[in-house]
Amino acid sequence: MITSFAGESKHFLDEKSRLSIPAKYRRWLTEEDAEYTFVITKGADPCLIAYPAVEWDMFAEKLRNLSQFKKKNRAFIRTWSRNSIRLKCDKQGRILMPQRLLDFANIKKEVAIIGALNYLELWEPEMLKEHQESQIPLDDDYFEDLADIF
Amino acid sequence: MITSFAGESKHFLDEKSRLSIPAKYRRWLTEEDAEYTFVITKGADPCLIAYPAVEWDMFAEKLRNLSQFKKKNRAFIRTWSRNSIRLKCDKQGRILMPQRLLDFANIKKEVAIIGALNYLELWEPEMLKEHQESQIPLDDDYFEDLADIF
DNA sequence: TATTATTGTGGGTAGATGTGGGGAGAAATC
DNA sequence: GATTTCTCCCCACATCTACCCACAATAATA
Repeated sequence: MITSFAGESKHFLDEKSRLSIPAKYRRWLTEEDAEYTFVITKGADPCLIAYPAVEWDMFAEKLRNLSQFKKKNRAFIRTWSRNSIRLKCDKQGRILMPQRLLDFANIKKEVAIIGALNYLELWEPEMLKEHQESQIPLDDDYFEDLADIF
Repeated sequence: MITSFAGESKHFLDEKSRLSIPAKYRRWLTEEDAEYTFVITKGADPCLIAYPAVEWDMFAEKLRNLSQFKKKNRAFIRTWSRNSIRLKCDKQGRILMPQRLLDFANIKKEVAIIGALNYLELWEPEMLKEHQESQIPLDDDYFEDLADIF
């Protein structure tokens, strides 16, 4: 049973590009994920996504069954996988962030960590603000559709 | 349990055409694949594919079931086999790349290594870029089909 | 408020990793 | 058999990673 991530907090990269993962999020990994491991990937929005490795592995396991004889499958796996990196927290609960990913999300020093159910979002605070402002507001139609599910 | 390959990193062939396989990928072989052995083959896309020897053997096992009486099967098996080479990493974790394969993927010096679940893709970076750009984007239909699986 | 425990931050350093190149022995060629 | 080419071991060394310890900041407890 995975407890859902929730909340938002602000953190800073140190001189060595290490990001400290809040203890409350780390704690949720211990049971299933022996080694405090996340898989970090580029988000569909201009942010980074951190999945508990277990979550990511479950999805990867399914993708593995896609036939490699289909071009589209290969393309999808390639795109999805090349942006994902498996990263382990050090003994102090920090993750060494690759520059390539930081650049994608435009993260310099400040990072907003958002718990979003079964993954974490990592935002450069200014980007997050802009993104939220430029967002088309959720309209009634959206919630009508939601109502079909709930 | 095989951990999935993921991520992308840039490497260079040295003067002796040796390619250093990132330690994180090598490590995933140790358990099952005693000797850091990969089978490298020409990809369906213009890149090289490196399978852990174990994975390749499993695939070969499936091919064995194809009927020899069909001309196309024989052709396929022949092509597949002759393009595959079993290669072991040296003590420093490098693989000596045959020129024939390098030429196929147009690799000169720079190599992008992409972890794609149960195999590695080796790309000449410029080829990769072109290939990704010329790719027909994955459309809604594709994801509709995927949704049937997941 | 004082005390203790937990968490976050900084930085030194040993060991792991990546890269280059010499050279012994194997394999191929003459 | 002699010569050349190739393969792969070894060593060297620069760089990177992740450990460790120290201590500040915060939260939890008495």
